[in-house]
Amino acid sequence: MEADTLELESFLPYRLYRLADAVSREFSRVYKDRHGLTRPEWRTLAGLGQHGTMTATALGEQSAMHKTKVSRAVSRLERRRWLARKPDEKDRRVEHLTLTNAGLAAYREMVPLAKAFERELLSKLSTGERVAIAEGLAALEAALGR
Amino acid sequence: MEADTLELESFLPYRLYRLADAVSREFSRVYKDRHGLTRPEWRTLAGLGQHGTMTATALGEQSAMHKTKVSRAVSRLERRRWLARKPDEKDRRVEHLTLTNAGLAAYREMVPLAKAFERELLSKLSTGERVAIAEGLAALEAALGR
DNA sequence: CCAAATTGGTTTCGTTTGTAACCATCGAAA
DNA sequence: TTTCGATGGTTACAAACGAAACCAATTTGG
Repeated sequence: MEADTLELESFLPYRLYRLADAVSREFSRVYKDRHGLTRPEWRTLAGLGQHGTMTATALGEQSAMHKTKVSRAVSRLERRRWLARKPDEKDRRVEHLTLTNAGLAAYREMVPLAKAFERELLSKLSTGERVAIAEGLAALEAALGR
Repeated sequence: MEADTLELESFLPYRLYRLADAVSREFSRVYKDRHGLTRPEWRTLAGLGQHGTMTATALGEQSAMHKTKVSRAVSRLERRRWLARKPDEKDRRVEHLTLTNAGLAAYREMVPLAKAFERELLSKLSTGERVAIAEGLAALEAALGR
């Protein structure tokens, strides 16, 4: 533990990123291998599946995506006919996005897989460890939200 | 908490990624704003600063980077004269990488900033929360390592 | 020994990304 | 009203990325 050296393996930003990358990569099989979706597309699908109808801006806020990511994900899902846009009546800049039946079907198919993935990952932890990760993540999230 | 819906905000892969992204983005100021480094370049610097001399393969393993990322990061740091390559005597495929004085100077300048960043982030947590995140991350890392 | 498989590292190619500029629309203020 | 700043969303461009092909050197196994 020398003072002028940084131990990368225990450096929090690195550990977080590495972990997120590994988990995310593993989970991407669910949407990438099966349907050829990108992560932004999956998140868009997940946001709309969860909330029904959203604007692009709301999607970006909910799922922490840059507006260009949202824009591209939306147009690709639209081209695939998994979502449809409806112009807002009062404000013609805004579009309301909704999943089509096909999109909803895909979402419904993936939700159990996502839950199973999470469950299996957590099943490798003890109860105490599960509590720890939940508390730790929540604390970090709260710390960053300021 | 409906059965056929996934709550993205509490979905572990999403939370991890979002957190890692936010933290990493914030930390990138240290190497990006100051020196125009990319993350792979920073990690390469950090690996060599920590271990002295490494091969590209070892770098990739230590810092969880794809070999093409390592290759590109190394050549950019070399062009900047922050690191030098030395061919291996016995195996001519292998190159041993070391920081030059300039590279080492940059590393030494950034280490305290990195540590300060981490310290400040963790200072927003209670002692219990710090323990929790440490234990939780370690548990997840262990779970993935199998 | 020699062919085949493996390994260290680079390059090529198509895709994804972020930044910034952009277009259209809206709201507020003069 | 007209103007000006803010907002919703798209596009253009350059940089970064991953997969796969690649090259050269080395090891393995027959």
